Amino acid sequence: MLLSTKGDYGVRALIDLAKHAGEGPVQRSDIARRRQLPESYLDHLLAQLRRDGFIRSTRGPGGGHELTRAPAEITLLAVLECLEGSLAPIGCVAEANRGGESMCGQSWVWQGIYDDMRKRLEGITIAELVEHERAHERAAVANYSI
Amino acid sequence: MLLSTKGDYGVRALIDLAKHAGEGPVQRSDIARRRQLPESYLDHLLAQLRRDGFIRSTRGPGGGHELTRAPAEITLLAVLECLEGSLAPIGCVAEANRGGESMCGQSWVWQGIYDDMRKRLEGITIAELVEHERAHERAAVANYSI
DNA sequence: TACAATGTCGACCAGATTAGTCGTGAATCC
DNA sequence: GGATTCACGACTAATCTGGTCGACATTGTA
Ligand code: FES
Ligand code: FES
Repeated sequence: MLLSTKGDYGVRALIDLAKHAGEGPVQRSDIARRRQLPESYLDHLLAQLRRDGFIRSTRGPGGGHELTRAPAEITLLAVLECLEGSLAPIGCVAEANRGGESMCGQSWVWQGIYDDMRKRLEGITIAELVEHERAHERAAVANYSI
Repeated sequence: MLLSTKGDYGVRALIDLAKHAGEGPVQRSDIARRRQLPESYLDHLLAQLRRDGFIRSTRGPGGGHELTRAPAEITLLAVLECLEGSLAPIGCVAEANRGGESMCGQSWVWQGIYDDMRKRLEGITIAELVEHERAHERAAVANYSI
């Protein structure tokens, strides 16, 4: 498994923040409830996202979390690398891409797959995921109203 | 990390067997030495490869392991799925592809990446990896002789 | 037939990772 | 001062990884 729940949960959280952008800070408990995440685990993910500058948090009553950038400027690649570390499919590729050297004769295969994946993920933003979700909601409503 | 050492080691072992195909059974100890693998760990991988019909083994003096098919008919995808199980980048995709259903709104991203990767891996055979390795060896020799 | 070579199988193990929980404390607002 | 909310680190149970080891089965050869 390339991704743990961290990446998935973290992206879900950012989508939630993006959907409520401009409405002031969003609370951990609301994100957790709406996105079905364990709240105290989400805490760790938000901490990491904050450290890497994706969100800003405020304490006290009425506090919560907000995006620091426009959703369209947050790529899935950036989020996932923040939460998961390297997305390299195998150890040697991860090391190679930060200066290492030793690989066996198959590593070109994995390097290719890695490059493809990064390119894909770099082309998808949180804004697009929000739009995707909205479209899905509209479709569900339309279906129900018929 | 999508792949553990199992996949990498197993592919290395099959490359070794392919390189010595037609010369009778190849012994575990020889594979381990040539490919720099821990012999007793390699044992497990060979067992799995045997169970899935990639190799046949014979005991006793002069025994060892051999491929059951031509190297050009063994895809990297098949080998890796034998040794690693599903290569799905995230759990929900693995379940979806064997009949499950529940996914969150991002799973289409991972499904796409998964499909790409499988297609790539299906197009690479052990024979090609052997050829790749031979080309590399020739290049090294040429470089040395200059 | 005895023995050596070889594969087969399962038990066992230490360390890392995953997916959390919990408690204490700090900031903020009222 | 008290309520609310985030911040941070300690702790944990379960699982996975990357092995090792020992007992045993099979086969070729002297
Ligand atoms: S060591 Fe990286 S592919 Fe083999
Ligand atoms: S649950 Fe599979 S991508 Fe979110």
